[in-house]
Amino acid sequence: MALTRQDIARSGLKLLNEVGLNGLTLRLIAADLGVKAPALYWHVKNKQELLDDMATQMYRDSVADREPPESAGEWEGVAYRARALRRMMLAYRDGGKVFAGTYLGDTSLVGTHPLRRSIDAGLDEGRASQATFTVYCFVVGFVIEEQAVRPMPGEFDERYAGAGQAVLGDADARFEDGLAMVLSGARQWLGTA
Amino acid sequence: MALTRQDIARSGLKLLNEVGLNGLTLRLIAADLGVKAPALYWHVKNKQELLDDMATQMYRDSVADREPPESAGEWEGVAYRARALRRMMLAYRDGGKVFAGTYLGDTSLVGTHPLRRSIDAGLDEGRASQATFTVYCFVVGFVIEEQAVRPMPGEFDERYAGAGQAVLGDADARFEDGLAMVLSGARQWLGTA
DNA sequence: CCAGCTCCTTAACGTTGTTAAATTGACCTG
DNA sequence: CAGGTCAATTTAACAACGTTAAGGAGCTGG
Repeated sequence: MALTRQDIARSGLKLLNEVGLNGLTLRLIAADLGVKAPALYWHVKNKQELLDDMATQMYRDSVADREPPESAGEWEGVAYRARALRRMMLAYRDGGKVFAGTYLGDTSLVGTHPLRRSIDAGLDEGRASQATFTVYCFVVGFVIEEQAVRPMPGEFDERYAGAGQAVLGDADARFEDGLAMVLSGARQWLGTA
Repeated sequence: MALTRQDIARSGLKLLNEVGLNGLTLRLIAADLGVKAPALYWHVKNKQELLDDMATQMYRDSVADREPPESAGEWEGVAYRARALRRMMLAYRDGGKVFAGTYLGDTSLVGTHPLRRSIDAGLDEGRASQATFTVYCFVVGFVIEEQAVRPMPGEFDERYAGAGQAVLGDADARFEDGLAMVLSGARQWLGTA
């Protein structure tokens, strides 16, 4: 059976955890798929496009995990999605760097706006988007920094040994605190139009 | 006169603007310094260390620009530094990606805590650091996303042509709004210990 | 049976990060 | 002033990388 772009992206994501972003080569992915490297160029324009596909795939795979429970309020939903976004990136070595700033191919994946109900009730959509985008920026920045210190759960970049508690302390707790700050700030900002 | 690590880092930063992170090679930097590529290995362990040096140098060069005016209050100072951090990264193509998550060699560059006065007056230092770290994460995440869309002032990645206003609108204004949210959230979080 | 298309291989190219070994030049010592 | 030491660089080379060109296998439809 012929290869698909999704096969390639998934193989790339699998290998990412084994060899890291620097060690990820087209030859390695091809070998994993039982194929020679130039075969990939039939499906993909170049390596950058493959990395974009990986980011898209990573996002697609986490779509179920990202959906907040029906019962949750809108802002609980935003927090829920932020945590899911972090989990998604943490699931892969260098996941933050791969996902951050790469173009998301399938825009239909974005789904409905987390603050849809409020928007329908009169909240300015542009402002609502700015608020959620701010949350998104925090999550991305946090995870990139998190993975610089701990590339994978259990590993540790020794150069950060002398760093402060604000970078070495329990990451989950620190994320929750930061998220709480950003959410309350965003909420307040949307209130004071 | 013999080369120094700073010479190499500065040359790397200069060339970064001309060729971008992907085009930045050791041979190019060496040529710019009037030297052959292996000479760099006398001063630097490998390319990653060079990139870390570049991030450190970038930070060092912006230290003057980062200092808030005497008259500013503490939180104005935090905002001031956040803007300076963004300017610093925007000054270089791919500046966000270079700076984010690279190890800062010279830790003496960090300077005194922006909330020093409040800490001396009784504010918990750990919490204060968490608050400023959250601001830092937002800035890094924002700039990475910003540079993905606009690699350099005036340029534009056409793939984002269909994106919403929350990613295409005036970046300075959007940054100010996001920063306002994060700052007010952080401030409030520090209040409600 | 052949034409055409899809998907992959073989072969090769220039470039990259990196290493080993030889070479230069400056400075100190006897 | 000869000789040695050490820092800084060169020359030469390597394996590996992303990428391209050309060709071949295996379907499919006429």
